[in-house]
Amino acid sequence: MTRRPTVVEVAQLAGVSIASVSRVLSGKSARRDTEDRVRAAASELGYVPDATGRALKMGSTLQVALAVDDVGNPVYTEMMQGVEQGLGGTGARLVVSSTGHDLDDLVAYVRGLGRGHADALVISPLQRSPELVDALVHSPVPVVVVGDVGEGVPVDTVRTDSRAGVLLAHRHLVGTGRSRIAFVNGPAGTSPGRARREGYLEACVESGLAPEVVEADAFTVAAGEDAWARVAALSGRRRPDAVIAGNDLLAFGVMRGALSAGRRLPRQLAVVGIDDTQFARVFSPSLTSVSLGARERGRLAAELLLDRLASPGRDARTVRVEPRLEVRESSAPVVEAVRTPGAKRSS
Amino acid sequence: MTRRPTVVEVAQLAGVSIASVSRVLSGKSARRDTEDRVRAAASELGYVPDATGRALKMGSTLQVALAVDDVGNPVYTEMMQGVEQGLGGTGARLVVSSTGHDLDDLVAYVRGLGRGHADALVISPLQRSPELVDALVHSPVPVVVVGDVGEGVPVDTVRTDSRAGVLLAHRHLVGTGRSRIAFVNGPAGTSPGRARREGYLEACVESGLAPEVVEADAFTVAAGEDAWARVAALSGRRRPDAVIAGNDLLAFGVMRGALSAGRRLPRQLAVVGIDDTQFARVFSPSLTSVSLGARERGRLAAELLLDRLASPGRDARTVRVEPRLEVRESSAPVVEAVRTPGAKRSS
DNA sequence: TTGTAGGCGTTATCAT
DNA sequence: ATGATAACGCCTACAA
Repeated sequence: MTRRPTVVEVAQLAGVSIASVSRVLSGKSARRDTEDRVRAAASELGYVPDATGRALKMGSTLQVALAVDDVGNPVYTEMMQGVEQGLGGTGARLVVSSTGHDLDDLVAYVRGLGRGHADALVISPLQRSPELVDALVHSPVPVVVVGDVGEGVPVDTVRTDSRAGVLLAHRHLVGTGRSRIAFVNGPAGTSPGRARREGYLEACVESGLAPEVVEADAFTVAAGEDAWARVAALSGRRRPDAVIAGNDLLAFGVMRGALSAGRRLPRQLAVVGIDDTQFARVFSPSLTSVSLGARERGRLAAELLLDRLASPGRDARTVRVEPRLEVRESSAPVVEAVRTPGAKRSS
Repeated sequence: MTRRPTVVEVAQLAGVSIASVSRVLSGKSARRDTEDRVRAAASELGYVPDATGRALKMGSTLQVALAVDDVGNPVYTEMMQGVEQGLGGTGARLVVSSTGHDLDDLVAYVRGLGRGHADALVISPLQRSPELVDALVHSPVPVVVVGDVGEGVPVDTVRTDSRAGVLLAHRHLVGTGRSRIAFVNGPAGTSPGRARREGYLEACVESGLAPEVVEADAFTVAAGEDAWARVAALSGRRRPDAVIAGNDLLAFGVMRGALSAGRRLPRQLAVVGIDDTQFARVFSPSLTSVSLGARERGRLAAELLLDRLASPGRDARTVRVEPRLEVRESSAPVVEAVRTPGAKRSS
């Protein structure tokens, strides 16, 4: 809680001008003698250049803003770690906003970014509106969108294909003997919600299975648990023997609900999540999940950003991360029970 | 990516002086006419005051730095949410640093905070050194420590009593019939590691049970899984029938390891975690855990901070959050199966 | 090599 | 009520 010294005081103590102080401290050449005295004075006073003054002069804050929907979702902390990693040694600080679900707030946030507290923005919006897209395109600072901002919008983007991700999951389940595969989607009003729904419906057509979609009202564990109740209530002769969930949190909720209801996992019910968050492998049974490379997308976003800052004029670019299915215990193949000799038996 | 307008341009367009612009926009009284023209000009140009310019003038950045060990640990994202909540409507932004384990880096970070990119610092260090304490005490900005910074150090602090937390856990396990309770601690070189170890040893004295400590080399799931192997290798006639873990991540690792090894949870092994992170209730079996009120501690830290900013001169203050045991499935009581009337048998 | 001086965008003081 | 101007702390032409 001590007041901080400025260049002026360092200069006085060293007996030189403030220009010399600044020069020495930013590594420009100076006479040996001056350099020594400046360094001595600076370290005696504990001088550290003020970030604000420098930012004002240089027009850059050394800060990157990161806006995600919900920091409580591990997929976003993983993305955040990716961004940090991608920013690497640039010394940039990360200003994190958990923007929540309100689209207007998000737009206001992006506009307010004009306030210049960050040199750039990495944003991963769950929803988009024309206003948001407009705000992103006209942002005063470079923007990288992780997610879906629409085709042809001139903004750097890191995309993945969660539609294809759901296809992977569905094929895997069909291939391992599941025949009634329900889909617990997140809110259909979100971009991932729409894309994943599409993938599911496409997979149903491909496989000839009847689509059964339950829509959760958020991408959370609680919403997943709630959705499970509706899956369990689906009518029909046979119960659903598999669930694809819109993300890992929903999948955890479904598993929790199913286990509480006495279902055997994975024997009676297979579950597949999306995002492959760090807890997927830890859960019991461990959760088969479609990795969308959150950490890698974060890293790529940071790289795109650094590249953009280096060449502001270049055209917008889109990089893609392919979904990858991580098979674990929660989707173990159906084993056929033996009745007659020659067949296999379930344990 | 458009350049941002400044007060000067707004003033020109409105036909007034920059002083009037600033006045109107900060809500001071002005002639109706001037006010209208300024507002019109500002909104036409899409003017938003520059955060850096304002920060330089006002000497405050409207930013709060948050330094935690590992954002990948849900306990810290919960703390972060608490800080956000406690900051409430102040409009302060959160600059997050995942400082990692290196103590020197942490000290450098606190010193570097002198660079003035934040008005205050909330820090939750895993370890402390004299250098760190010194840096915190002499920090140029107000500091709130969430955790243990030592007695009598003049820094605002939010504490909890994880020693007592472990006692709660141990008594609970003893009370529900467990008789060989091992402790999987995090690194003993950390403050929580030391405090929790102490609590465990104290509980062993209290209960008369022999202490058995396995030290994991980090507070992570992987380290917990690894530690499980060492618990399983403990010699003795009976196996350990309970494990207290240094935090939830370690507990998850232990559960994972134990389940993979074929142990029945909670029948053959009870597990209790610490932190009560959001996934504790989701895991299967759900994890009994000692809540240390991470979110509340974050909120309290923010409040302490706001209070300190309001009255910089006041004495350092310490607020406490009491640990609370959340009993769940992973520590279900030992059930005694009946063989012969009156006799007991463990199942 | 060094010092002087101007300006980044803002707010606030002090005249008017 | 309003306008001119100084100042916040820094960097960097430009001049010496």
